[in-house]
Amino acid sequence: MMDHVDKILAQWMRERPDLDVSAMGLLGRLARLRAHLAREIEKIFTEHGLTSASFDVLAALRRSGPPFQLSPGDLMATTMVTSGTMTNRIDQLEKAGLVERLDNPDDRRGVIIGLTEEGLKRVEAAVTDHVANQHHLLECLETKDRQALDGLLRKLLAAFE
Amino acid sequence: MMDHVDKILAQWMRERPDLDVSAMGLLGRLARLRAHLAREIEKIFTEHGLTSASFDVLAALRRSGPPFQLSPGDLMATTMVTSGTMTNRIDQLEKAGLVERLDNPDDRRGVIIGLTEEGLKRVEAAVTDHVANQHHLLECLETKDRQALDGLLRKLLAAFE
DNA sequence: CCCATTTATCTTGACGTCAAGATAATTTTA
DNA sequence: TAAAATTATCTTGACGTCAAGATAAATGGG
Repeated sequence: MMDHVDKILAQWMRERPDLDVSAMGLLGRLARLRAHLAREIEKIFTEHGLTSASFDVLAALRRSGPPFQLSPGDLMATTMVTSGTMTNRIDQLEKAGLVERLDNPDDRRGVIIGLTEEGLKRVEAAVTDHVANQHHLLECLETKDRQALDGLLRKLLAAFE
Repeated sequence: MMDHVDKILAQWMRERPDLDVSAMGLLGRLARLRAHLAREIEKIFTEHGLTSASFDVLAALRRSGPPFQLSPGDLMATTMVTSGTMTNRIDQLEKAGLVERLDNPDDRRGVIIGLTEEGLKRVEAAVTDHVANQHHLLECLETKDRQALDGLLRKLLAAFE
């Protein structure tokens, strides 16, 4: 069965037969798949008045456990974004009343970001729906395939982190 | 071996043992991997004065074959972006002298985007380096693993397009 | 043949991200 | 302990993207 990426590869093979496009096929499918998945995942967050970006921050705080507090630096590390992006995300979440900036007693350069009561409620509801949606998105793969795919992704990811 | 995603899952299992996080693991690895790969890929384009966005457009034109012309609508379909985004990309590429807007003789609503001579030279050089880089990025996977991964991605992608 | 609908592209305004640099506090070095 | 280097966060300005709507041309039903 020929998919969209196969058509792209066929074009390249016709136009540039000197290129070995096998890697392009894999990486192209990974990129397209990610785009589709990201859009589907975003829908659930929208239902909770969140975005993937804001959920990432709230989720990192929630899963860190009580008292649901982390520094901006900690949050940057887990979310793979720059400091400017994290400042902006925190600003938005603070405006929305979902997190608060607290003084860091140990280091006056830094602050501590904490979930508010409303932020906690919001992320609890969102993560429950999000996890259910994630299973839905993968249900076209049998258990064995899912495990194999996860294993291969892990292997490849290990080369980068 | 425990990777970054495993640590996230372990946190969720501790905090929310009611959630089945197996799908989150796979999707999290996919997302992080994509982010790492996108950054590495971008580096090569930067060397050629391009971005992933501009390369996508030039590459679509190049692989369509002579005379290297497509409509904005065709380009939107292959690149998965909205019309506003495509207009902007074409504007930038036109300013850079890499593509040109030509009248569409069959439909006066539309235009035809064509590679300029400089655009063709640029994309030829970029794609050669890009393909080599793609192989480099996957070289930590043996052939068999690469094929297996590609097959699983294809299967999952089929559910979305 | 004409009007309503659809199609192709562009415009606008808002948002999220990043890179680079600024600021202020901590840590290290001499 | 004072100066230098490092660290944590925020600021700024530019860019790419999107959703929604505008414009203009093609198409189809009456």
